[in-house]
Amino acid sequence: MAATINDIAQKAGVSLATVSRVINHSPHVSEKSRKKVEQAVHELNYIPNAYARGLSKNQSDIIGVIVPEITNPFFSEIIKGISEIGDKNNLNVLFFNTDENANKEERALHILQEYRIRGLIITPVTGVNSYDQEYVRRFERLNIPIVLMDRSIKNSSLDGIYFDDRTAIFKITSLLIEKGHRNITAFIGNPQHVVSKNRVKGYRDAFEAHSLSFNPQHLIPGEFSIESSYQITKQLILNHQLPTAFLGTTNMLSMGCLKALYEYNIAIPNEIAFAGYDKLEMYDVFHLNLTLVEKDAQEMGRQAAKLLLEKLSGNKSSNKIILIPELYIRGSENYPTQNPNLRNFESD
Amino acid sequence: MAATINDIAQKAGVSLATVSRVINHSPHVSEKSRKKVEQAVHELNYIPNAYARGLSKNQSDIIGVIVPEITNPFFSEIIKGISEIGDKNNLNVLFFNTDENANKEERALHILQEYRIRGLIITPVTGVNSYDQEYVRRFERLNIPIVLMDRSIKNSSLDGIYFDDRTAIFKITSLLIEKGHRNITAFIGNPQHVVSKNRVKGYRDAFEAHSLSFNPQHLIPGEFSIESSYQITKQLILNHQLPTAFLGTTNMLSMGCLKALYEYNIAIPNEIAFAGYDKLEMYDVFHLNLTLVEKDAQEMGRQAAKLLLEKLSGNKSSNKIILIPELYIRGSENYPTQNPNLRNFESD
DNA sequence: ACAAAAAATGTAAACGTTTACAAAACAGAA
DNA sequence: TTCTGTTTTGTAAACGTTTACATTTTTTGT
Repeated sequence: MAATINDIAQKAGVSLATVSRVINHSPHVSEKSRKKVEQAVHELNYIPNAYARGLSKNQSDIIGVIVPEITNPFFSEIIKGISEIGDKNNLNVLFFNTDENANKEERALHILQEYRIRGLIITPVTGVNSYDQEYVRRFERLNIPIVLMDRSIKNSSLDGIYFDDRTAIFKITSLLIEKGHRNITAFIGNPQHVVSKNRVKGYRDAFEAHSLSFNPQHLIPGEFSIESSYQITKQLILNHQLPTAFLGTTNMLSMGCLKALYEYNIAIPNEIAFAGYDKLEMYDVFHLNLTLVEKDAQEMGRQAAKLLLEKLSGNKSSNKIILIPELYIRGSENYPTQNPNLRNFESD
Repeated sequence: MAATINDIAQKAGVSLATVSRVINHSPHVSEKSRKKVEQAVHELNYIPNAYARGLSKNQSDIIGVIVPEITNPFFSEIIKGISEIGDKNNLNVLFFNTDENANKEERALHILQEYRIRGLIITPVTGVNSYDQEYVRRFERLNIPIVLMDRSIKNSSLDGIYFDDRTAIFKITSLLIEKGHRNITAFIGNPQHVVSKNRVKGYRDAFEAHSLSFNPQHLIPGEFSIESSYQITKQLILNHQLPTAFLGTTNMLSMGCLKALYEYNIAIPNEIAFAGYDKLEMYDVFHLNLTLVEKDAQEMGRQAAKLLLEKLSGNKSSNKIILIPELYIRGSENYPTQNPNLRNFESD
């Protein structure tokens, strides 16, 4: 159906090779031939076949992008950043959403290998037991560069780009401590999960740096979901066990906590302090003036793609880029003037 | 470098064809051969080459997905839905973000044609002048099904999936009218844009259905952005020209309006009524109890993918799926008890 | 044990490019 | 005109699969 290079050659009265040269902008082709070929290409609506080209050149122009949850704004921003740089460099994105499911991830990786991808950008489904991600070695053996995003993999010396989660949480916890808070209840999701580790470290380090002992009970485990931190916060409210400050270490965890606080009309910072890691558009819309450590996800995407490009152009050295999220102090960290624990909440 | 089907054949002591049969789960191959081949595949880490396969079968397993703005939650939800169905049906997603830029769209389409995609799911950059989208005919000629999402194209009989925007706005405008509102100021973005047309129609129809004349001045044009409706709302506040009800016809426009209202602490619905089209997670988090017509974007993605699958399996009839968004009445539509226009706002 | 039928296997061409190499055309110098 | 060097063009093999067809092997029935 679709026209091939042969049809063009025939129509233009030249050989296959000449057509190929014109298409690939080879300098060594006469003006006359070029014109004839371009004319034929136009008339027959010729568009080269990526499969034939890929096979012939033994090279793909696809990069794989795998994220756990595209509906999380953090990741959709990242995708946008990657997409932007990919576009500019003629690399196309084959996209997969894993839903935090290791099987889906494995399937995605398999497909990407079929496509002999140039490189991979991935936020792995690093679960609890960080089980041996053997695909890493598989790709290494095939000389396909991998750029890890936001989650590292156990004892791997892979290229990757991360936010300095420890420092982020250290900064914000320190601020809270300095503002007088001692019970800083932090939602940390699954403490065995890579996402959690550095954050917990930052929290502990902050207490240590201020010569304070820290109470492990103030680190609240749970799932990395709105629902999880929502329910926990709700329980704390109903049990009159509110701290002076809440700390949300991911945007999902922050949202759940805020949801409960708003449900019971507990004012920030009048009745309770709140600080969080990562920003959301909605904070701005509602003028919440939350004190946050903010990360620029789109920039992370761009830099991840650029790092991959560097690997593709031969840079062998292993790179880890650490982005430092910035602390924005907006007032929500102030010590509360009232104690909501004294209020009478209806139990459901 | 990577093992080929030849290597497997040699190692297993069978022919190419047999290896191919095993890989493709053809029934006509002996248990003995199957075992040998599987063993060899495993030992050599063989993974078939998608380019060779695609060329040989003259068929791709890629679908193109083009959206204007992935960071808009509406679209990231859609992508998730498409991805889910694609995964289940062994179709892979080559993804493009156009940034509402027609050139980027054109480039994306070209690349997708190179990949001889099975089908296309697209929310086109239908700009103001809805200039002739010739790629539609190009794809039709090539027999590649297109599924349009959320934005139709002028006089095309393409398959597509849409929300019934007219009915959505009709419903919600009617509700506001019935609640006593007469000045319902609606943000409509660019009135020349496809996105706007049906919404405006719904608004007018609602007034007409209630035998009321409608005031075109209450339809506020602007860009489809937070900033646009934010600035406009702010001006109305400062000029003491607030209506009794605001209507946000897209989530961006709603956010901008809400942002201004929150900035000046104008309470909903005590001081002003608000209703919107499309929901956001944040509304729930903050218990805004907004009266909304809600669309399920993820479902739209799933159905778009399913529609495409149907076309791929030969259904020739042209399908337009219209999803009816549901109205949720939560109180924000009530007639205000105070008039914020009487308050004294500081001018900036 | 043999023929016939069924099942398994193998051979080779095809898919649409790129590219190494060979050949031809052209230009300039003698 | 002829030679040389340069530029342009063409030929054919290669990339790794699938698949139609031919061939071989196995099974079944007598």
